[in-house]
Amino acid sequence: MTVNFTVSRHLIRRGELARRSGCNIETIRYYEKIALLPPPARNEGGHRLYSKEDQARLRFVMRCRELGFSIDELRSLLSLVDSGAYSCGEIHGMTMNHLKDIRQKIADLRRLERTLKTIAADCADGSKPDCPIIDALQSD
Amino acid sequence: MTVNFTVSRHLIRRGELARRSGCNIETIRYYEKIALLPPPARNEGGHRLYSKEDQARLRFVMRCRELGFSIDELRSLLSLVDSGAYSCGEIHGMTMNHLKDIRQKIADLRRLERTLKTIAADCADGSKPDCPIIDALQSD
DNA sequence: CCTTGACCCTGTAGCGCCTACAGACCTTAT
DNA sequence: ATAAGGTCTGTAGGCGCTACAGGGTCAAGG
Repeated sequence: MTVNFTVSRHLIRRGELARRSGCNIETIRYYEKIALLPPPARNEGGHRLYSKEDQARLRFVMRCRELGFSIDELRSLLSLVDSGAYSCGEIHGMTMNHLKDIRQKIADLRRLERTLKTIAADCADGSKPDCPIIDALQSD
Repeated sequence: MTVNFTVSRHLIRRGELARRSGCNIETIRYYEKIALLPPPARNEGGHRLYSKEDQARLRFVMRCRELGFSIDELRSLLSLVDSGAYSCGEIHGMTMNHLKDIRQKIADLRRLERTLKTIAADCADGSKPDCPIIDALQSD
């Protein structure tokens, strides 16, 4: 009786990983290429086999991306985690830094919102001869 | 006595346009290529010559980009303006649409901000054994 | 055993929105 | 006349993926 280790050790292939994670199948290969994911095991035929840890790693990567971390920020986070000797403070610092960026983006968008609202309001009241939006956009 | 029409009619070259507008010189050529800007006049030697209208057009394009309009949205705005027969209502509608997108983005970023704040707060109080950010990022 | 169909492999090209380069030509000042 | 700087063109690179093409592998059915 032979035992299928690939099954008994819960190794899955790329398509299955894509399905389970919701990550595009090509993106998984891309993340491996840019070294966000380690090269996984392979079977005899050269097919990638992903372990539970690989799956957790991909989840981590995807989560960080969803949270708006750039690839570079993510790389830093990962290198801290991979070093094993990360301190909670370092991680916290990076997170707070990222939070600062996000708050900046929110502030920028709100300024934008106000500007658009203002020029649109001019337009809506219909009192102007030419379209005030066009005029507003022409001036610097 | 000869009159230099290129000077008397205020035509400027690409470098000067870049300097005055703050737009990258290569970007100006790119905008022409994707037809956001019309092909400008040329002098004998083939150098581009930009008129006052060209300068206003670039200002319009840059302003829209700053305000977060996508190239496609901008193209629609421009085709309305170029048709000559744009109605203020159409422009207003597109602006309001864009405003909606921006508000959506703001909402998304705020959710993100809350999430990050929450997982960072766990970390800051130092009461946890492992880094809670890492843990939080691992779980889906 | 062989075939079929689904999966996976690799390399490469495309997207949007620029930005930067190389190698040639033009313009302007000295 | 020459040098320095601006401009011309086409093309390639960057990000973060995504999507092919042309092949090899795997699992199930006949």
